[in-house]
Amino acid sequence: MSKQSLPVVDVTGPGDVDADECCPPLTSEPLGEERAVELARVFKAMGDPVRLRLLSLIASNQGGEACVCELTGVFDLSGPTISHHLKVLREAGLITGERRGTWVYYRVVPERLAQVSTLLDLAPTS
Amino acid sequence: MSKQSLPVVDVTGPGDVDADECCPPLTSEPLGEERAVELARVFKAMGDPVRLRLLSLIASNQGGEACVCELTGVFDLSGPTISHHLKVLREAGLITGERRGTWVYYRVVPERLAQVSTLLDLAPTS
DNA sequence: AAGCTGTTTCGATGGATGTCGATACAGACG
DNA sequence: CGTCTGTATCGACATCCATCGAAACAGCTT
Repeated sequence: MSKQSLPVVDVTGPGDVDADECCPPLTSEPLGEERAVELARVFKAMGDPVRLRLLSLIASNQGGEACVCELTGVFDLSGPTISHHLKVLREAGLITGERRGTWVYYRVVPERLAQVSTLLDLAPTS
Repeated sequence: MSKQSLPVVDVTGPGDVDADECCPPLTSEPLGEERAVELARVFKAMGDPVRLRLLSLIASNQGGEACVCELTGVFDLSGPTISHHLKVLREAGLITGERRGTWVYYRVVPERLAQVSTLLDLAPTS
């Protein structure tokens, strides 16, 4: 622990899913097949208790980011399993990770969360 | 097609998941294990392209409801498969179905959608 | 360089899931 | 009552997925 500014390397893959796409609410019009496939990947990523908790741990943590080392201890799961879940969240575009020195930090992608939230918005006063 | 008012029978099961539960945003505090399991079931239900499209077809349809007979034709899938997907959505508390005479109509549960949307809300100005 | 810690990748495996055809159930209509 | 249509359940099967241990990779420290 002597260095002050550590090299920052983006460890995030290409991010299989784009985060900035138009996303009208479900109530406005039927979802096209292609978009349904993309969105389903995001929901599927959130469709696991461990991943949901990981997401909330990262989102609610101080500074909006969390080190992997802070996450592994919370669960009764092996390191590789946690890493796998983080990868799924990453590939869904829900989080990004960067390595700072020894540790890897993850943070949520607000645009992605907002996109999904918008999708679920209901008609003004149904 | 001679009857005017048909008997209305709720065909919806117990609805394994309650819809009216407190649901602070992911960013506010870490999700407990139990609640994560419940919420994961909802996201998992939405984590399939066919189910997402079914949800949007129902939500965006005239009157906020759709007959199963209107849904089966949209997909290149067998009747039992569509029925299965509707059951998953139902058990996740996302839709309810009722039989009116010969046909079964499904409609979305707005509270459930709102609950999930709230969960994804971000801090005021992160 | 050698060793140590944190993180990811790789293969394997048991269990969950999407799909189907066959069958059963519900209501309408002769 | 029998039959027809719409919908749900059942059983089977192929595929996907969560999990693990082992091994590889990254970077620090001596």
